[in-house]
Amino acid sequence: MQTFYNDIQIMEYTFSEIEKKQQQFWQENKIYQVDIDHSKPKFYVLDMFPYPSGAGLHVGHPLGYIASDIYSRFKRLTGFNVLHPMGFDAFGLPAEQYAVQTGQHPAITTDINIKRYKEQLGKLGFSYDPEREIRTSDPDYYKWTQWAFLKMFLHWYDNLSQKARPISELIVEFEKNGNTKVNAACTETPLFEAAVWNGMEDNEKEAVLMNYRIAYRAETKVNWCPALGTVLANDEVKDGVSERGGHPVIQKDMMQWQLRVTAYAKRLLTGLNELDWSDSLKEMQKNWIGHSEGAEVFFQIKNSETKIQVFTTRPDTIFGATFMVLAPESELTDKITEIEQTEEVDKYVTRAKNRTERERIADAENITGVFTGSYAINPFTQKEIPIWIADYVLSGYGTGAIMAVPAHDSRDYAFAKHFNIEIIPVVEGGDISETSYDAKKGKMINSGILNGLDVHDAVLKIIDEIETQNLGHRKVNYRLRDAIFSRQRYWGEPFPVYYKEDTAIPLKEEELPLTLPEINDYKPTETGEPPLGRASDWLYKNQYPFELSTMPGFAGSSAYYLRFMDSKNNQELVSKTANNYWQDVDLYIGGTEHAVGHLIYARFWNKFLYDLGYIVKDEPFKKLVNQGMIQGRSNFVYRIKDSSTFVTYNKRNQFEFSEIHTDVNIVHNDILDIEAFKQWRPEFSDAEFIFDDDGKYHCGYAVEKMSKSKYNVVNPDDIIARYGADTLRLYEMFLGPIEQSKPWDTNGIEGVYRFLNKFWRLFFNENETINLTDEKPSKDEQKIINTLIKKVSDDIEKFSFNTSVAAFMVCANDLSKLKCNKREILEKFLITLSPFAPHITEELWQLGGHNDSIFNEAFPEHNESFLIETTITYPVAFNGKTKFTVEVSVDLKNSEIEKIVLSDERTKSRLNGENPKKIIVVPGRMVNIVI
RNA sequence: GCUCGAGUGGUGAAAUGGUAGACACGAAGGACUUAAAAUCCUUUGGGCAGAAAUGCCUGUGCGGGUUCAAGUCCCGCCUCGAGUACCA
Repeated sequence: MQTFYNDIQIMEYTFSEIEKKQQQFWQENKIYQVDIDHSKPKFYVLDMFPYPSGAGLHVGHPLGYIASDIYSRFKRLTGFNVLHPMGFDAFGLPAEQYAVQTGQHPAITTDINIKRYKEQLGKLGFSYDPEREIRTSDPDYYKWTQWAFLKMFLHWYDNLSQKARPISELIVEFEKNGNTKVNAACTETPLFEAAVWNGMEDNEKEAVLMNYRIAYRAETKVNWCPALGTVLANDEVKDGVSERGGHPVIQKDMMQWQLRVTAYAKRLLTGLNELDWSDSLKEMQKNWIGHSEGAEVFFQIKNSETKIQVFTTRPDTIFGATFMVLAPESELTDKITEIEQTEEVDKYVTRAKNRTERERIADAENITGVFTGSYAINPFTQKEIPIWIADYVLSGYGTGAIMAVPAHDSRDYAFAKHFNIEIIPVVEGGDISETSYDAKKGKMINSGILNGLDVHDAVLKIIDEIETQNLGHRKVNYRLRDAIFSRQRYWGEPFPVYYKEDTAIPLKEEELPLTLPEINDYKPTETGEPPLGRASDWLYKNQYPFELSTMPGFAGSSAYYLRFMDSKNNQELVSKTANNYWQDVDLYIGGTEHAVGHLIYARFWNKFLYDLGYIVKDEPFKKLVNQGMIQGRSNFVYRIKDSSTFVTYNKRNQFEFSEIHTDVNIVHNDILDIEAFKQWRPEFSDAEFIFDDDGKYHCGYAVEKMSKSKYNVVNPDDIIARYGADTLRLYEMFLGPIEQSKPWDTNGIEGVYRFLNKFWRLFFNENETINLTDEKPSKDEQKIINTLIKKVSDDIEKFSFNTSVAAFMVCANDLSKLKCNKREILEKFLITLSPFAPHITEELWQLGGHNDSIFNEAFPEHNESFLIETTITYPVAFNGKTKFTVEVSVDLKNSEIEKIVLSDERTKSRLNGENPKKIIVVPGRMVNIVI
């Protein structure tokens, strides 16, 4: 007996040893290092790089990373030269908030967090090229963020050529023709002749040029977050509070750096057409850009030279315009308010200006407004119509003034009803006694020259009329705003800009990077300046002050995909050679939360660099996949009121109880681990329990956000320690379609773990030694493996990873039933599985006698000849309901199949001697008999 | 309000208009074991009939429609999720 154990060489699936060993093997042999290789087609797979938070990764974070890793490995095995890098979006608010609280330098915390992230990611066995890692907070990296900013500062956008051009060319034009012939994307600038330009002082010229620069500085209404002490971009504000931290945000006028993203609105919109992105994502971008076509029309004010310019998408309804509304912030307010109305108007305007965005939203149902006492002349009806001020008109959109057509706009309708203003219908088809008729359908009435026309034709005709009468012009408006680019913070890229008097002077390219100075406290200064105000030496040549704000979070993430192509280059952002080879991102994976922020800015940034000829692609991300969110699955225990007794889920209603979150890591299949629970928290150490009839304590559950406070966070490290990374990778994919959000439930993981163990055993015999034979595989074995290869290749291309995992399981089950140990079959299986489970497959590949990595092999191609069937099983349905099946030879004609089915006893008993009305035979599919 | 998704067993889910529930989890029963773990086998949408083999009915959020045939296509609703919100 004593020799029993010694004789057997136990070859268990020891995942932790295997994974450690193979990760080391890959690292030592630089398996994932990639370089330009013109003999192979390129493929660029990118994940949205993470912000390394202090909490580390939870099990939801790697979902997208696993998918992209599988795809990368698959592409590599099918002959592509795959670029698959990873880096860190390392500037950001949380590290700075922490610094404010603790005095710890954000660089230190960021370093610690990155280290932890790398450790966690490393355990998952991703195929990132370690040489290409970047961090946005590294001066060697942010040098190029500053460089791009300088380029934007030194360019303007020419609407005629739809392209960014150097400011120097604009100056030449100004010297020749003033700005009269320039059609630029710019801040509103009065027209001037060349002589005026040439007569200007330098600082006056600078002020004019600022209106044209793509990166420019201007006074603007900003979202100011007092709690964070900084401004935020529109997409960083949700429901009037900051997206990070949930602090209130107010509107405030401030001098800010901005990026003229709106110049690119049209191209950002049309560019979407060529992208392989989900419809919903494109829709979000379209809505955010907000293209609307219409006309700008001037309305003359009665007894005045002043005109009001409005933007409307419904110029066809102009005959129904019975009043006008200005935004409270409008500059015309003072000009047109009649004396007797001044007091009331002032009161209203002051109140509106003092209200926060949030109050305005909350108060949306309350209709408010004030009459100015003035009247405008409707240019088509010649009627006098009152001019009102109301906060339902926004100063930031269109011209900040509207012509109100109450019959055909619901907001105008509500306003007119409330203030008793005339409502004239001009489109037939709706009942306007209760609500307005907003639809763009029907015939025009009460509309002079438009009467009888269809809405669509009326729009075209009236715009022509407006233009010939010189009342206005056709116009396309966008909702998109320029991006505010300053943050009153320390932990971001410094602006490569200093000030002489009030004029901003850019650094020279050779002077980059401008690195962050050290400061001793990260709070704003006593005088309310940003933290950089504390740096005493923050002066250019010890003389001119540098900019005190830094760049926002999206700066560093706007061109990182380009940097990965050539991350070590200290001469250029990316070399021509590298960019020509890698071109663009073929597959980009990340969450929808970046749909309108990062993905708009990155596309803008890319288009700008494209205009300047630094890169070859107009769009950065060819295909984009949004992975779903992994939600938490919380567990509850039920404590009986005023006691330390906990009652099981089913019996809780017999008592008065309170529901308490319990740690999901001490619950298995909703059954509480009593001992672990007692130890979990001291106050539960003497807990007592009322069990269910099976003697167990059953917990309740709910799907919620994964968060610490709900005790439903699952750490990938724990899962890897227990089951291994390959199991985790497979399980995350097995959970369901990649785009779908789903709750994390560790319970199902046993299934894939069992599969990997079964897979492992396929390679060993009863004596636990590796056992592969070179015998010729049987037809059945060939069929099994070729079915798998076909299915998995198709599924990976469709991003249907969950069904691939199911196919692997079916294959392993089938092959173990046949006790297959043919090398030819099992090695194909290994390669097919390797993108999903890289460690176990690499290990078995080596145990099978190979020295080179499995990832230098080729993905097997399926052989159709093994999949051809000789018989087909036809379901036979009666009136569409399947009743039984018949197996027939594959080469039978329809009429022969029909004959076989009709002569079947089971058919006869159903027909009762009557003739069927119709028989449908779908070749290869099914038979349907209509009776 | 508008826009876009999604509703299928106890659970995660699968299904080019052609046998609904593949593959798993869980559960129940069994084999192996002194026992356990591991492994293997059987059953598992619901209902009805039968000793059983089996048979029948019903079933993909609800109501209609198209079709020989609908989870899948069309129309109308309901519910949930995401985005957006005085955008003229």
